[in-house]
Amino acid sequence: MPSATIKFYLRERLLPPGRATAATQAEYGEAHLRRLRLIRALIGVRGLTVNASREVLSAVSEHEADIHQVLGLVLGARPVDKDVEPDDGPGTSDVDALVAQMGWHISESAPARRVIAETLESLRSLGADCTWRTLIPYAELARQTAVLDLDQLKDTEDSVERAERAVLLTVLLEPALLALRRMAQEHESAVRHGS
Amino acid sequence: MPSATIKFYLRERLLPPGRATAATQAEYGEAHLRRLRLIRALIGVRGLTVNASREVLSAVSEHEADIHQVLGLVLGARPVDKDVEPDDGPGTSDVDALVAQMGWHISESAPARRVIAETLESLRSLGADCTWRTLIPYAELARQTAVLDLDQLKDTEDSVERAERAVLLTVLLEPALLALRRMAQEHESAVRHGS
DNA sequence: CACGCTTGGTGAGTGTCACTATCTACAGTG
DNA sequence: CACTGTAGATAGTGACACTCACCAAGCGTG
Repeated sequence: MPSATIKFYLRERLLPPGRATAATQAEYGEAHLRRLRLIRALIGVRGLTVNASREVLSAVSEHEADIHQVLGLVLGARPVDKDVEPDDGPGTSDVDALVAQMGWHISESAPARRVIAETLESLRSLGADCTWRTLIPYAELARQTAVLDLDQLKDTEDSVERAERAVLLTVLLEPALLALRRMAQEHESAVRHGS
Repeated sequence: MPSATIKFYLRERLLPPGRATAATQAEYGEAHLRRLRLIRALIGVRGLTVNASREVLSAVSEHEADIHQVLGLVLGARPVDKDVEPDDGPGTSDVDALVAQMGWHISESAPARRVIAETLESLRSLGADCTWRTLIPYAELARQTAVLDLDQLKDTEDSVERAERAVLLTVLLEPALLALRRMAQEHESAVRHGS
């Protein structure tokens, strides 16, 4: 990794400054290396913006103990931060129905709500007869995935490590899950259509 | 949508030109409107680049009949098209093992392979003891999701509509699935850690 | 038929974003 | 006391998705 990039991360406050031993010398430790790798993962593997990454990282640093709180902050981090005011756009009621049907308790301000609503709206405007009921089986699979996710966190003792692992599981695993789905689609499509 | 944007899509060959009735007049039909909404969905809802969207769209247009082929082309479309040569990076063998374990037949050149390998590599470099076995339950859930996906395509007769629907399901549903997972995580986390 | 308004098409510009090249000042080394 | 190398800061780069401005050529109205 070029040093200029590290300087950039320092300037953007993604990476905490090292202990300055002199005017042109600073000391960095193992924590900085781990942080650097985490940053690369958030920005490079997942497509988070610098701002979103900073929020996630500071959430990890400041609320190491409370996983639930860290998760809440992480879950609010969106790769593309459209500065859209929280207007109740179309499709919001569908999301409410879906959430209610699943028996979930989801924060009113969760960005995920808007994503679902937007997707449903897009699908409908394209002529697909897609209601919130269509998503129910998907939501059930998502629930099972989330159970897997949180099970991974159980056997971690250290709070710092646990917070970091929470970030990894929620954020970093996302592209991998989509990749798995695509591979499964390729296989399933091959099975059904011959070839 | 501003007309300049439509002109831009025309120039970028995302939108086919209308039937020119005169030098300064062209006729657009319902198909153009559907195409426009599809473009907005691919670029806006999903984060595809213009180039990736063009490939997806031309795949839909040219191979309307063969869903499997359309799916193959769609599945190859990545939002960020890193111009990485197909070198067998680290972690490739893990992906092979995972694919074999699932009994899948996946093209050697599938970008999804690289995504999985990169994610595993990132997770390991961060200290998570994450092997391909960790992903097996996730892969099983991905398989069930893919079954759902392809079931949605069964009851569509028209080949154009079916190709479009395939695109919608594979590409457009991705952010929604991630959003569902995040909501499920929020719920599950609240249940376990007592909100 | 003249006149203003609109449209298709095109080249150049904008804003954002993740870097990256370069410069200055200075610390440590031989 | 040159020489190497780092910290920190400023400004620039390239990619990307638009967006603006313009021009020639219609179109509709009087």
